[in-house]
Amino acid sequence: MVNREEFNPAKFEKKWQKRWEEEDIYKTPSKIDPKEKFYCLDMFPYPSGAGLHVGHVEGYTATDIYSRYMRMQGFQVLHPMGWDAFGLPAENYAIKTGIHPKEITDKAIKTFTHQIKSLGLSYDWQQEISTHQPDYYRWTQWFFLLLYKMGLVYKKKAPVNWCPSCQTVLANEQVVDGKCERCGTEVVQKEMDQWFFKITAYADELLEDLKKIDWPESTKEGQKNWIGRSEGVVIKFQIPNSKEQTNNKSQTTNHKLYIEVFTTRPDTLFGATYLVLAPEHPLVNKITTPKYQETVKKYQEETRKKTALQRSALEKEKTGVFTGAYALHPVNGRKLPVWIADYVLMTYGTGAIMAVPAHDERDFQFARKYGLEIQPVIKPEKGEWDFEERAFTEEGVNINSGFLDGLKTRAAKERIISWLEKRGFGKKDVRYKLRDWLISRQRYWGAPIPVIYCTKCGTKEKPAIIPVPEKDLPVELPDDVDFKPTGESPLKYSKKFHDVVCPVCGAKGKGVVWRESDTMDTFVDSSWYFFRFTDPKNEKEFASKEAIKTWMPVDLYVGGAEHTVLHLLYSRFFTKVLRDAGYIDFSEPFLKLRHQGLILAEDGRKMSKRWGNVINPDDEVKKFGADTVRLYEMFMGPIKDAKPWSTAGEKGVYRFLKKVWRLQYKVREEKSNEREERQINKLIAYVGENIERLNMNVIIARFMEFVNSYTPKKRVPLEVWKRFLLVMAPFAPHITEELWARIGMPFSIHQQAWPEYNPELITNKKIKIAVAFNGKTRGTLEVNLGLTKEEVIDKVKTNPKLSKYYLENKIKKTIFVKDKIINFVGV
RNA sequence: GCCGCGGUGGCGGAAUUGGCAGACGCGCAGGACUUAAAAUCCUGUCCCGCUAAAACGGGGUGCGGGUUCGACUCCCGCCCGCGGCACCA
Repeated sequence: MVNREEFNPAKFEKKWQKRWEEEDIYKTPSKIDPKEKFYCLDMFPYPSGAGLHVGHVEGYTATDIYSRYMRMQGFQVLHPMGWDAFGLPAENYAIKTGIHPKEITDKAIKTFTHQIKSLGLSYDWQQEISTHQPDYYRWTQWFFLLLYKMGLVYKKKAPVNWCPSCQTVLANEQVVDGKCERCGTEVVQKEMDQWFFKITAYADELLEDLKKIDWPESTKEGQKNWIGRSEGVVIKFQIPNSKEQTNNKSQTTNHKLYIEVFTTRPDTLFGATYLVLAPEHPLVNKITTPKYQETVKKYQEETRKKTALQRSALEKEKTGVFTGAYALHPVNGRKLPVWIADYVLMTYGTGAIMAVPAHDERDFQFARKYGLEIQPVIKPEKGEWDFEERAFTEEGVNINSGFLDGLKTRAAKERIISWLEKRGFGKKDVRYKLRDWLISRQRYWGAPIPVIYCTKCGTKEKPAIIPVPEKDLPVELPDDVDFKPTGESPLKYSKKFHDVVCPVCGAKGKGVVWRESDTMDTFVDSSWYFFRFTDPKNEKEFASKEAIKTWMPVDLYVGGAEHTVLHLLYSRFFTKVLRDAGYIDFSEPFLKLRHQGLILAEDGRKMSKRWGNVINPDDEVKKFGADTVRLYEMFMGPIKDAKPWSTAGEKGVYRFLKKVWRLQYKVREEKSNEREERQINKLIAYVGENIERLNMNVIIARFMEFVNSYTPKKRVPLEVWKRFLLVMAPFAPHITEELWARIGMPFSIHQQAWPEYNPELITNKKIKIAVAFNGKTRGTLEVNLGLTKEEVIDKVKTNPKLSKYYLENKIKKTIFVKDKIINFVGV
């Protein structure tokens, strides 16, 4: 052979990337049959200043391989990329440096784009979107208006999570361990006027539909827990001799006052020895007796001051005070003392509980501390229980429970529920942990909430809330702002921004008409972006009905597991809203979801600037080329697992590509023999099957075996070589394109059909079957496929190695699994 | 505490879902080429015993039991690691 070249990816990777772009070979097909479509989506990244990291590369490579494979299979593929561009980091950086967030973000996007292109990923850049562009966020604002129209938006004064450092409120989902997800500052509770999306209206469906989708179990579980559905009963406890003071002082009504509690264990009702209200509960002030006014007030004060963290379970001691009031047990009429305690949360259930210290650990602790009665009413079905020691929280059999005595938990529940319902003391109910989604943020770098306040349409004290008319969208972010956080949105001080006319009455002027200055949580932006990708340039709609019908839902969605509850839940919510609004006729956006695991540093720790152990994909591409980086990240292990980087392992993959490169010089135009045909046919079948399962690591192992089988001396038949290049093309697009061109095949390998395989050729003609005696494998036999038991026994008898184990008269039983194993069982 | 996932050589990981455990890669050891190194190639590499080397025998998938002709795989009870939720009544 003449002029053997060394493998040097730098020599051809850029060249092909350029050609692919010029010839636009990954262009999204426009007119297609929805049955043959495939929408393959990555979670679009936040374009951070740090640039792309190896974790991104892992997910993107996997979807790239999948997309390329589906294209070769004849599917019409949508595989887009875009930017989740709004968010705090850019704004925080702006505060520090004075550089406008837009400038920072656009620069980061440029870097990301360049990096992604250098990896040879097959995105169609015509479909690119970015959430910070007015032509994107006008539709984010449109969604706000849509939800508003549907009655799914409201504004309310509410205790919110406030981050003193970021100077903004946070969604519950953004509070981690009582701290701000972003900066780690302890979050405090604050009463503020805020905007909410009514996601709780969909709680049941969000839970129910999890059954329909192919998602990792852990992620579904995460959503289930977050939604936190529990079935129980609301029970009324009457406050005797209570008189409710109404606002109207002259009138004193004398109707009965009740405390409503929610419980999932109504069967323990006879064990309720006291009631507890959340300190913020509206009834507290009404029922507290004069004698206890002061201590109750003081306790309420203290609670208000506590941070979320202090109030959480991490706080060891339970605290509370007595209100002086009593409530009547609905069945036996006993007077139960009513306490307040901050272990009861206003935000769950009814904000009040019946305490059953014998059967609830929290109540038990509290009762112990304050000397309240502990009355066991359930005993275990088997064995004893020391009720002095701790609460018995499992199901069992009722005792000390009047007409429930002797009943098992489930029966007791039914019995007491019908008893209570009949008498109007109780009602079955379902409660959720899920709360409405707080979407307003007092920050600049987000989509402005499209609302105008008008004092003429309303009053000075209560200005009317007027949604911005659709035709006036987008409400653009003004530039005349100061980024310093003040606790209010920087937009508040923009003159340009508030220069607005009331769309209803035409009034204007400072203090008369002004815009809402809060922006939306960036999770709003990302809750619908996958719709926009189907029709990114549409100026009339967020996406046309046809485009959505063509591409949605997403067939494969890949991204990090950290979005288990936030982004994934919100996106599902938006999809259901769109369905109810009549825009779409499906209710789940992502049919199949897979997560990529964390890529750890070489030292097994998380990659971090702090440790100086960060692997930058750019450097790796420079050293080894894009194909090596792609292939190595796929070879490391299962996509979903966390796994450490290994530069040595990466070199191994590079070595493999070198071998592939050298193999070109062994290619001959000769006919392949049967063995070679079987090998390549098997490979084709194996690769396709495992791409679909995202088992990229084992595929690469097979590629290696294939190459090794040819390396020392053997020549490669041209027809085998072609098919090998084709099946490897999705994994290593550059080298395969180069080698494809070198055998004179037309551009581009990535526009070829996936090679077919002959099902008859994907098994070996000869097969090894294991021969075992008493379950112990003693050897193998190479036999033709499909041999019968008798034939195999004959072979064993005559086999020099195996015959010595075969003592005919001792064999009791012979187990034979065709083409797999034969097992002789003796004494 | 609850829920989910996992535990296989020195390391990353394979095992057609109950049928030869350790594919492939890394690392390591020995050898070839070289003045030398790098690169490349070849051979070996789960542990123990017997071996000059094999052949051969025994053990082995976190631990202890069980089901089965046969268990990394299924069942029961533990231990450990990772992730999520966490006073949610």
